[in-house]
Amino acid sequence: MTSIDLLTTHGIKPSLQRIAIMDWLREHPIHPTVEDIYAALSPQIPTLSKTTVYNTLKLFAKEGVAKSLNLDEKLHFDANMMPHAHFICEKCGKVHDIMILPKDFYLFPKAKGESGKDYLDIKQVEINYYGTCDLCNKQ
Amino acid sequence: MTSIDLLTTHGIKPSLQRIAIMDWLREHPIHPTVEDIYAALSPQIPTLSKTTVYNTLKLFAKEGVAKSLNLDEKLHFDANMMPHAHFICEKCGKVHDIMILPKDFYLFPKAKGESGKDYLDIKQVEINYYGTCDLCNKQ
DNA sequence: AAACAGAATTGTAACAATTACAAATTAATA
DNA sequence: TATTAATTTGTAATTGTTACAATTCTGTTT
Repeated sequence: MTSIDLLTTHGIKPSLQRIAIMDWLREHPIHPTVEDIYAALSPQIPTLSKTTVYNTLKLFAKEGVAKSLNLDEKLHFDANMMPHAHFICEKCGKVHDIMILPKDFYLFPKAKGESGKDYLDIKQVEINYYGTCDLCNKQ
Repeated sequence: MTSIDLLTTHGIKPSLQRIAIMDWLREHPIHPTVEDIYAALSPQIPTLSKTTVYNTLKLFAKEGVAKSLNLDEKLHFDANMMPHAHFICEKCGKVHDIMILPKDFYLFPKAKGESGKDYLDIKQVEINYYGTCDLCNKQ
């Protein structure tokens, strides 16, 4: 599916900037920061503003075409909307995707708070593993 | 166990400030931010510096007596070191503890990356549920 | 008790990420 | 074409965090 279609079907008007950001995000599933995206696209779109990148990604997250991740005190973005976890290497900072079976991922039934009541409308699950990646381990 | 003992057994010299911060953190398991802790303690310890709060909590995290959580673009802290997940209410911002069975929490064996290789030394797991809490739902 | 060394704390300044906002540009509509 | 609405832009303000030097505190030695 093209990024234009993806945006359109989610009610997002596909402007030049929005298409470029979504394209790049899908072609680079490396969980980039706003800085990464801005640095990558600003040569091609010289007028691009960082505010636009922020606005666009916030819009994407709201409309459910991207997810924002709170890692290492920065926002990272991910266009992969399939349920999956993340592994963050504490040495190099890279974020890797981790496959998790949906049944394991959605452990909703056990989600009871201290009051003993369920929190019924869980909308998102975030699973992060922290450690050192293979590459950093070998060094 | 007193906070003094807790700190001492983890090799942390129990200064006035450190004891006060650990005490408050344990008495207020609300996943406070640095700001919260500083605001709560600075009346009692008027000379308290925000830098001390940052230093202390970083030390606590390093020595394993507290955990730092990356939520809503701020650092939150938790002295509860038992494995548990968090539920973050997107309306009121409160963070609730969620009990999860250790066997469900530590899904390590399935942690394979896109290269197909295991990331062997996972040191921490973070599970966050996002949604709306009971109280906010009723309003 | 005085002098000293090391650790902890403090306050300020720097830094980085994000947001607010008004102006300018672009797109859509009449 | 004129008008309105939506989007983008650039700058400034804000917020959370860190760096760092100066000060204070603690414990030890004389």
